[in-house]
Amino acid sequence: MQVSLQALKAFEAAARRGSFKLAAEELSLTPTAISHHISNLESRLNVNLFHRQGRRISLTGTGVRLAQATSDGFRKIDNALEEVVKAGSAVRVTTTSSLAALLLIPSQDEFEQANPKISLEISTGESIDSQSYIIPIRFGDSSVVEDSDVLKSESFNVFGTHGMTSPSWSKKSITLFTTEWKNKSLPEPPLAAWLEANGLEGAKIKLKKHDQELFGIQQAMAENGLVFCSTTLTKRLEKSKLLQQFGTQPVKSDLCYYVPNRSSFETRSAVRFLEWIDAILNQS
Amino acid sequence: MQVSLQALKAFEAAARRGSFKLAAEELSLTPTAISHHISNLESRLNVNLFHRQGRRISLTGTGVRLAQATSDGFRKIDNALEEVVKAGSAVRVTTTSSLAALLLIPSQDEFEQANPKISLEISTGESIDSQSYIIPIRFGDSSVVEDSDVLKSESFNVFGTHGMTSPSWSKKSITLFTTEWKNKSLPEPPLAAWLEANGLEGAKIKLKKHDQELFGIQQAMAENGLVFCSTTLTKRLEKSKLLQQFGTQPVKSDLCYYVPNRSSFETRSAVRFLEWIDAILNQS
DNA sequence: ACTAATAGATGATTTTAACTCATCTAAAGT
DNA sequence: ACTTTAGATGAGTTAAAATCATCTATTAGT
Repeated sequence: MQVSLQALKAFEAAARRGSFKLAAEELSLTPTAISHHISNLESRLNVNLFHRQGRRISLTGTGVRLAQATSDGFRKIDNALEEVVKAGSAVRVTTTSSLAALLLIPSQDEFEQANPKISLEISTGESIDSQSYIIPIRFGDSSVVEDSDVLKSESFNVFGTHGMTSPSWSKKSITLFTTEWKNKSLPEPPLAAWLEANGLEGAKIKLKKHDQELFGIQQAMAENGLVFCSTTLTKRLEKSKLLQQFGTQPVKSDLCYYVPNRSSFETRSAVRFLEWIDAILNQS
Repeated sequence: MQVSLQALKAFEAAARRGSFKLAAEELSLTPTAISHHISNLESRLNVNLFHRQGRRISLTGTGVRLAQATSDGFRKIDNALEEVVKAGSAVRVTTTSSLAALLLIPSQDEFEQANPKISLEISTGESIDSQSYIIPIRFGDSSVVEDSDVLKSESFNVFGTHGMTSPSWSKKSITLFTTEWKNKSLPEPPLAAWLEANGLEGAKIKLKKHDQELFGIQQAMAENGLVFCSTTLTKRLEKSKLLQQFGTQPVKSDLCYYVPNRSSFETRSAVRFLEWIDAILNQS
């Protein structure tokens, strides 16, 4: 190689800052190092890059041209590096409010403890800019999702606050929170199938619907009520004895959590995260 | 600094060539060095840049993005460097046919001997592309040229081939080659002043005009004739005993050789060349 | 005008990072 | 199965890069 890249980097900084001293500070070096680099560069290229007016320096015409190109070139490289560093040091996940609030956010700290080099960023709602390195965990119809993309197929059951007495389905009318998706193309929660599986076809049930499972779960907890929802969302709340179920059979649904194009997320941190969330969702 | 530029350079080559071995050849390194660089890069950035399929490698998504940016960035820098190297290793000069043929080209070898790192390129006529690093040596009117740009003010005299007998101005009609510039805005050769200075106002002279001094000089040499021309162009020919003058007084003209914007040519090689040509033109 | 302070240049020395060598592994061709 | 090839790994070597000490020229302050 003709000239060293570090010398060019030193030159670029000195040209941009107009001073060896400032360049040295920027690069965490001594001014001497900058001086050596630049005189080395000048003698190798056989051109003067700076005019020396005693303790003041200014770029020569050639220096200006070279500075222009090196600045552009290094900037391009630095920007790309920054992106890569981001991709390597953080996982960005976007998902439904329900999964975020009830599972992802409560587990966030645990993930970061286990993976100190990776920071986990969770967002919900419309992802601002669908950058390639944001992992979307979507909630959708199993039948239209690639098998390999599925994280967890959803089962549904009825839950109530911990410690409440088992509901008497046959005696009186019971209020049950459930969900009606805003997106009508999604399969509905399998309430009919659940009633059948638990021999409760005749129960008097008053349904109260929200458009997100999270709201039903929260309201059930607030009002000591009952909620028909996915077992994934309640797992943590059950464990921490905030919710319980009453010996009823869960039923499978056609709904699932999935990551579109899962295999395209191949950074180390993304792979670690996907393995981790997979384990969390599918632990017994 | 987060990552080393040499590692990035190694990565860029490996990504572009698709092989550590080929990258190593390109950079005159061993494949081991490339391997070290890339694994260093990967662990610093905490991402995988290549998929390893045994002895075959292929870029990851992140690798592709980084390779794109580093390639662009380094290419930009390399191109600029190449320009600078050119500017440092060669001087390009463009000038009149006469000065080129009678002085510059004959002295070219001498310059390159004295400055082994610099190659001298001489061209005449319309410069193809007026790139900033081509030095034009122009022939023009002293009165409209910046003093600091002037290389040599021209004096004129009459010359003939070496060994010919001194012309007898008074006795018979004498043929004299002289020049009529194509560019009418240039001052004419100071023939009248010369005749007066040498007390030859009455001489019978038949003028033959060319539009370049070179042609008159060459024809005078070919035909054992006389030429009225600038002393700069004949200096070499006098020295090598091809031309001589006959004790007449040279006269100053308003013509000069000059380099427009002389101080803007500041590369070492340009400065060396200008010092050298200045010395040649103004040596006693 | 005369210090004092500042920016950079220069040369010798030290430190660090880059490179190679020797060895090993896995895949692909024969 | 054997050979060849590409790359990985770890230890050792080398060369480049950084620093330190010293020096010079310029600018700022009194």
